[in-house]
Amino acid sequence: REWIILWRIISTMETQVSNGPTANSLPNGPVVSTNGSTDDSKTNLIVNYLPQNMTQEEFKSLFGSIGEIESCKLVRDKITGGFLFLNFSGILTEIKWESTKRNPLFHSQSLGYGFVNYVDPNDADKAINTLNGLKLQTKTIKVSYARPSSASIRDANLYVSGLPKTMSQKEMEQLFSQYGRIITSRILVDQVTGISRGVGFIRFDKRNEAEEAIKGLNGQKPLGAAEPITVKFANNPSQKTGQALLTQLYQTAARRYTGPLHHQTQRFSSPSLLPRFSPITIDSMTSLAGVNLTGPTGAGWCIFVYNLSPEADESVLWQLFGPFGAVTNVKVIRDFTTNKCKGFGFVTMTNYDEAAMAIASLNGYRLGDRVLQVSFKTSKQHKA
DNA sequence: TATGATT
Repeated sequence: REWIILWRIISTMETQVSNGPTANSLPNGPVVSTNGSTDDSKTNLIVNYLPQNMTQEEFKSLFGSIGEIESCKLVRDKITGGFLFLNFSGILTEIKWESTKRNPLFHSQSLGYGFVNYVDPNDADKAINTLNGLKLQTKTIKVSYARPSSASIRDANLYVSGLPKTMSQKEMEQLFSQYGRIITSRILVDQVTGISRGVGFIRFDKRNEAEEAIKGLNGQKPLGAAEPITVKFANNPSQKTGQALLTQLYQTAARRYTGPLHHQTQRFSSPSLLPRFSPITIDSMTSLAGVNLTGPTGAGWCIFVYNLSPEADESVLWQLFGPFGAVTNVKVIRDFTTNKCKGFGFVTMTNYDEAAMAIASLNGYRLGDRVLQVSFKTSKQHKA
């Protein structure tokens, strides 16, 4: 057997509902009017840009200060129970998920938004006037009426890449607004320079509007742009894959165990002597219980790895680079349609000397029948 | 197949 099961993960990652009888119903408790129909449109609010660490209790307390709440919920990611897999060398390689239960290993993360349904429409109005724009830590919260829940507004979020770096959010909205009503938009920027990464998101009011925008804009060049843009449906952030969770687990462990890791890690100049070591061992795993998973930190040295096989996955990068020190992120670049590796990937390491050692050791390393080329990532260059 | 990017 190649794999052994290390831990049975038991988890519950349901959306929390603080009160009301509607814990397992729609996002918001229905208000039954005198004629028997439900209409939340004047009482039900959506709150966006909440601080990551805000709890359900704090959320309820803040909005409860305005008036009586019929129900409220902070939306969190849904993680089901599953298994962690280690191979015999002690490397965590896979997480598989199954049905839901309690989870001592992962805390589900707030998705940064929630719903509040007031008893009195006047309180909903007051909450918008009082709390919209409120600054909480680094966030400025947005409070607005929630659109009625329906299938037609689901999956209307688009991921856009290849945007000209000069394009503003407003210009992007102008480009997309011909296809429907835009609910939200965003352009991602480099954390250090503040320059656009050429990647953005557009949420339409309706799914069919988003579909039309894909048909009309995917592969098209915006006016004056040199390159065509890619437009596709965005991933749903609440549906984490096992690989994404594995990545998060490694990142959590790498950050938490940076100290001990340095002592445990041996450095080998010869790739053939690579120890099978990863940040997560049985010992360190036991104290991972209850950690809050957070996203990648961004800082570090980015390494380009070329000549990976089409079957390569993230675990091979963890296994190759983990022995050299703190690895915060790995990424295998895959073809969108085939999901096969396009032959290259990226690894982010925290410390320069460890990254340099990894490059010196792994460049030219024979992996199966391929010889890897490993270097610091450079900006995109065309062949002379 | 030689430098991505998923709030």
